[in-house]
Amino acid sequence: MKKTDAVAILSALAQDNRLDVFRLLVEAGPAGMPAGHIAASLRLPPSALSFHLDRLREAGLVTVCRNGRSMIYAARFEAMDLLVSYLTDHCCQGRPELCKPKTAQRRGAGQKPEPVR
Amino acid sequence: MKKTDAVAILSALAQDNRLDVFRLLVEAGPAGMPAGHIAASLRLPPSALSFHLDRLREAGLVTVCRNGRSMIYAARFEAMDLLVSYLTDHCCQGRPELCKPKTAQRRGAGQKPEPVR
DNA sequence: TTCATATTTCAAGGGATATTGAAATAAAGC
DNA sequence: GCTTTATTTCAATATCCCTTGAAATATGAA
Repeated sequence: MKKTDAVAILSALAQDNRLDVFRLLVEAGPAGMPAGHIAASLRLPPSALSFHLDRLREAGLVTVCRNGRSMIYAARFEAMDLLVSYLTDHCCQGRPELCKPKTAQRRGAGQKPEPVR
Repeated sequence: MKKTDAVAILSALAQDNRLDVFRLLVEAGPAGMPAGHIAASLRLPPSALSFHLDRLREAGLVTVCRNGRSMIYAARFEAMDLLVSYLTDHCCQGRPELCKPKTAQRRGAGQKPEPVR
C-alpha cells in the first residue's frame, strides 16, 4: 500500500458522519445496504450522504452497485486490513521481543508473515 | 472507545507528515526517539514537527517524556488496537459466516472475543 | 408519456487545518 | 551568569473541507 492510499483511507474515516456510515456498513456485512437506508438510519440529508459516500468510495472503503433505483453500498474489509498492515509495517525494527508481551500476542497466529507486534 | 476518540486518532493519522512520524515511531518501538531525530529523518522544520507531534499526542497515539534537553516520543500501540476494535465492532451483525472466507480467517485466533471478520 | 422515487450534482458559505519563520522557553555545560 | 542545544509557542497566510438546499439525473410504475 502506498502512502497516498493510506492517507486517503484515514482521511475518509476521520470524519464523524463518514465514520458512522462506514461502521453501519461494516455491521451490515457483505450484503451492504441502499443509500436511502443509510440516510434514514443516520438522519443525513441525501446530498450530504452522497458527498460522504463518494469520499469513502474514492478511498476504496466501500463498493457500490445499482439495484433498480437504489444504490447498494457495502464495506470493503480488505481496505482496512491493508491499512493496518501499512501502519504496523516494520514494527519494532522487526524484533517482536521489543513489543510489550501483552501487545505482542494480541494478533494471534496469522498464516501470513504478518508483522507481529 | 468513544466516537470522538476514534475520529481524533484517524484525523491525527490522516496527514502525510504525521503518518510518517507515527510509522517512524512504530518502527522505533517502545524505546521511542527524540524529536530532533524525527525532524532529521523526515526533514521537517522543528515548528512543524512540534505541531504534528502535539496532535498525535492529543489523540493518544504517542507518549512523551523528557530526557535532558530532548523530548523522547514513542508510539502507543494500544491506541491503534482500540481503534481497529472500534472499526470492526458488531461486524456482520456478529455472524462470522457472513464474512468472506478469505477475510474471515485473516485475524487468526485471538484469545479475546474479538469480532471475527 | 407522465408521475413518483432514489440518488447525485452544483454553487455558496463558514470553519477548520497546515506551513513558515521568528521569538520564547527549558535544560546542560563552561 | 552566559552560551549552546533542543524544542515549543506564536502570528500570519493559504488551502482544504463540510453543510445546505435547489436543481438535475436515473429508474420504475401507471
